[in-house]
Amino acid sequence: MKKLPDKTVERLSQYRRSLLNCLANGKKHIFSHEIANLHHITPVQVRRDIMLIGYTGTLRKGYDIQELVDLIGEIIDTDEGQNVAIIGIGNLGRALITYLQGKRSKLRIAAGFDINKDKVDRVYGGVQCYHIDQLEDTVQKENITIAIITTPADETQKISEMLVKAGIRGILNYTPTAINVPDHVYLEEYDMITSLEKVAFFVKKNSLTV
Amino acid sequence: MKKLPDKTVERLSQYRRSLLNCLANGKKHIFSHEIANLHHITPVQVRRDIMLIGYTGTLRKGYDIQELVDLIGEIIDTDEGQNVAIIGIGNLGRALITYLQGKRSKLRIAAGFDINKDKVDRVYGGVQCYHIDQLEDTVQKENITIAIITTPADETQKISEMLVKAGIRGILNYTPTAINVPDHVYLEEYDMITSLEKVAFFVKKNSLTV
DNA sequence: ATTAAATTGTTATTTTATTAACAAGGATAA
DNA sequence: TTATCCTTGTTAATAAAATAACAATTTAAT
Ligand SMILES: NC(=O)c1ccc[n+]([C@@H]2O[C@H](COP(=O)([O-])OP(=O)(O)OC[C@H]3O[C@@H](n4cnc5c(N)ncnc54)[C@H](O)[C@@H]3O)[C@@H](O)[C@H]2O)c1
Ligand SMILES: NC(=O)c1ccc[n+]([C@@H]2O[C@H](COP(=O)([O-])OP(=O)(O)OC[C@H]3O[C@@H](n4cnc5c(N)ncnc54)[C@H](O)[C@@H]3O)[C@@H](O)[C@H]2O)c1
Repeated sequence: MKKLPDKTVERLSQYRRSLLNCLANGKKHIFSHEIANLHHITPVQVRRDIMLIGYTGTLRKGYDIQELVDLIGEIIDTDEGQNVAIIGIGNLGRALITYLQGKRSKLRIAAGFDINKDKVDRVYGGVQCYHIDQLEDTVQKENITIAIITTPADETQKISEMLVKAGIRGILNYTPTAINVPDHVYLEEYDMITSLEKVAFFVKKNSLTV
Repeated sequence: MKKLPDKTVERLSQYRRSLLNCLANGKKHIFSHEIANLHHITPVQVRRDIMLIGYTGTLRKGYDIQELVDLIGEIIDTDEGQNVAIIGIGNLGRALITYLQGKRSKLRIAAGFDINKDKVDRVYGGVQCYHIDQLEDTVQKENITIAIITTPADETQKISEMLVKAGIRGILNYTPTAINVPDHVYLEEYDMITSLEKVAFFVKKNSLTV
C-alpha cells in the first residue's frame, strides 16, 4: 500500500467512529454522501479516502459498514493493540482518562504518572498512577508505546526526554510548550488556545465583512 | 490586507504565545530561526508568515518582539476582546476553565452553562454557571460571541442549534459528534481520539519500516 | 576599503490536499 | 427492452501549504 496522506488517516479514524455508531443502530450499509454528511465534507473526499485504502463498495448499496470498519482497523490498529501512558494526572489528565477508557479497546491506557505523592499509587478511572521515576521500568513492563503529556508546561521538555529515553514511539503533547524529539518518535501537538484564537480571528473577520 | 491562510493564523497564535514568554524573560529581539526552533518549523515559514502580516524586522537584530506581539494582537484580537461561553461544566469544561482563565485577557470566559441543578448557579474558577435555558438571555446580556461545547455527545446537535439561535458567531466543538451550522458561524472541531489514533497509526507504520 | 557572514523579504517551485469531471455499472420502471 | 437514475472508482484539474532559491542589506572582520 502506498503511503496514506496525513489527512486521510485522520478522517479514517473519524469515519470509523461514526460507522461504529451506525452499526450500533443496526445500520448495515452506507453511501459516500451519508458519511460525508456526518463529517461535513464532500462525498468525493470520502470515496477518495476509501479508494486509497483499497476498499470497494457495491454500486447499489454503497459500503458494507462492518467490512469498512474492519479494514480501517487493520490499517490503524495493530493486532495486539498499543498501550498508552498519561503523564500528569491533573485536571486534563483525569478528564482524558475518563474520556478514553473503554472507547477504543485497541488503545489501552496502561498507566498514569505523576510526581505528586498524593496521586502516586492511587487508581484513577481504573488506571494505576505511578511515580514518574518508575517511568522507564513501567514502560517496559507494560510494553507502552505511546504517551500523552498533560504536565505543567515547564516540565514538558524534560518529560519528553525521559519518554524518548524510555523507548516511547509516539507522543501526544497537550501542553502549550512545543518539544523536540528524534525522528523515530512520532509527535503530535495540540493547544486549545490556538484553536480558540483561530475561532476568534475568523469571527472577527466575518464581522467585518457583514 | 489580503486574506491570511488558515495555517498562518494558527501559527501566529502560537508565535505570540512563545514571544510573550520571551518578553517575560527580558528578551527584546528574536530571529526567524529562533522562532522556528521554538515551534519546530522552518525559518522560512516564520518569515513568510510575518511577511504576510506586513511586519518587517531589522537585518541585524531580527524582529522586535513587542512590536510583533502587538501586531499579532491587532490581527487576531478585537479592541474590546470577545466573550466566550463554555457549554457543559463537566470534567473537560472545568479543566478548560482552569486552563483558559487568565491566559488571554482578550478572550474572557464570561459564562458557563449546564443542565445539572447541582452545577447551575455555582461559580467554577471564577466563572458563573447558568442553566442552559438562560443561554439566549445571557449571550445577549454578556455579549458572548464564541462558545465551546463540552456536553455529552448526544446533546451536541441540539446545543449547536441553540447557540446559532442565540446569535453565537463561532463554535469550538470538543465532543466527538460533528455538527452542522450555517455559513455565517465559524466552526472548529477537535477530537482527541482522532489525534491519538493518528499517533498510533504512525507509530505502527514506523515500526514496520525499522 | 574589501570581504565574509548572517539575516531578511520575496518570488518560484514543489508538495500535499481538495475538488471537479466523468466513465461504468446496475437497479428500476416505463 | 430501453431509458433513466444513482452510485462508485478514478483520473484530471485546482487550490492550499510548505519549501527552496536567491537578491539585498547590514554588520563585523580583515
Ligand atoms: N486543563 C485544560 O483544559 C488544559 C487544556 C489544554 C492544555 N492544558 C495543559 O495541560 C497541562 C495540564 O493541565 P492541568 O489543568 O491538568 O494541570 P494540573 O496542574 O491540574 O495537572 C498537572 C499534573 O502534572 C503533575 N506533574 C507535575 N510535574 C510532573 C512531572 N515532572 N512528572 C509527572 N507529573 C507531573 C502534577 O502533579 C499535576 O498532577 C498544562 O500544561 C496545561 O497548560 C490544560
Ligand atoms: N474528558 C475529556 O478529556 C474529553 C476529551 C475529549 C472530548 N470529550 C468530550 O467532551 C464532552 C464532555 O466530556 P466530559 O468528560 O466533560 O463529560 P461530563 O459528563 O463530565 O460533562 C458533561 C457536562 O455536560 C452537562 N450537560 C448535559 N446535558 C447538557 C445540556 N443539554 N446543556 C448543558 N449542559 C449539559 C452535564 O450536566 C455535565 O456537567 C463529551 O462529549 C466528551 O466526549 C471529553
